Amino acid sequence: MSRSDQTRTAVLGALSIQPMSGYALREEIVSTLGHFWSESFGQIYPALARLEGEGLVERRDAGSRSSTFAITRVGTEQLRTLLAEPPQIAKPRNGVLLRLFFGRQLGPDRCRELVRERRESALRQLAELARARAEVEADASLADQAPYILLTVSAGEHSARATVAWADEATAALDGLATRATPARAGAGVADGGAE
Amino acid sequence: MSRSDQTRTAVLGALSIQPMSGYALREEIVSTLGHFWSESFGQIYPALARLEGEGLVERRDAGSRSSTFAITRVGTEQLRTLLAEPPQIAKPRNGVLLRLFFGRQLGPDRCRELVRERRESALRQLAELARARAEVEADASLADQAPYILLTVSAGEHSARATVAWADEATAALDGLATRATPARAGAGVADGGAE
DNA sequence: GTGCCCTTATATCTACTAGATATAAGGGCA
DNA sequence: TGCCCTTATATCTAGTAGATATAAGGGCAC
Repeated sequence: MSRSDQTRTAVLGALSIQPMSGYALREEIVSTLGHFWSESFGQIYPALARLEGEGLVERRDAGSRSSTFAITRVGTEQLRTLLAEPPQIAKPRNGVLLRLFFGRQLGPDRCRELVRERRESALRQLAELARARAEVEADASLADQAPYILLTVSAGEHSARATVAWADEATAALDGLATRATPARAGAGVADGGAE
Repeated sequence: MSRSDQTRTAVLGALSIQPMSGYALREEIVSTLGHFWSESFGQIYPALARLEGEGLVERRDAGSRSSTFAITRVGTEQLRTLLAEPPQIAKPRNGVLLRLFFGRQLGPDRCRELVRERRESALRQLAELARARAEVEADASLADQAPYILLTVSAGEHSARATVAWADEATAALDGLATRATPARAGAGVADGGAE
């Protein structure tokens, strides 16, 4: 799959859920696909224009300030074709790990903080995914889409839990590097982490 | 941290390991940082030129066809500053999950295949990380850098294991959706997955 | 009633990045 | 000797994030 097809796939996919405006499309991608996908307005509007020009989406209800875009039947077929192509694997650029790799220059305290922040972020993500899971499971209108959606939620949950587990292990490793922390202090830190 | 500082951080960081040519720098980033970072030549060469202009790296041994770049003392200080800035979190764009989200359009067979491929890829990554871990642990010259490097290896391992666990769960979920697969066939599929 | 502020809405611009492309030199091997 | 692969430099094009610009609608305090 060429990189240009990624945004097309996401936009057509989101519009296959329901017709919506460009702005609402962005909102939908953030709220529904946001744990594994993102698109900026910089992509969405030009993509909509191109897709409209190609007859894959059509503009309805063009009001004084807002248009609703709907996927066409040709668009639905094209979506299926795009989905069938092999996914393009994104290149990793993990800024936390970049800093940890050069951790000796940075120092153990800042490293510990980075790990803690990453852990907290993963816990927040877990809470969001739990909410998403509950919504999907409660929404009867999703019907036979729900199992597929839950696969993506589950991927996020596994990933977030792995991050928490790693963060705990990393914290312990960094503590082992620290110069002469008192055992009571180290214990208090772990307890705080667990409560969050 | 502005997005422009990311490549600078990675390039300065890699050069802090040892002086090297632009091409070797790319190779080093791929081989040493590759499980959590990537940089293209499109970034590396212009970044080196800018960093040289700013006195953060200097060109040595400019031969007929290759220069060696070394980080300067000012460059090392700047690296420390850059590392201390909060990391920029990359936006997710996971093509496999995008396809699984719209899995009803794609069909369970193709979904199963995507999950299997993702699992295999994770197992390959685990093998590479095991190699990396063994090298780091065997390399006495890394000294007090090794624990930090191992944090990044561990992060990759946790992530890859989570992916495998998720893939197994997803496969089972997709099997539960399949139309009347014979139990023996489903069992054979699982055994194949385990063997890899 | 008015003005401010926030949200919804459209659209594009600039900066960052991937990956293709172009060129060239060095070395190995048939 | 020529071909092919690797090392090496460098930039170009296409894709994307996020900032920027503009505008309309609605709520709310004064």
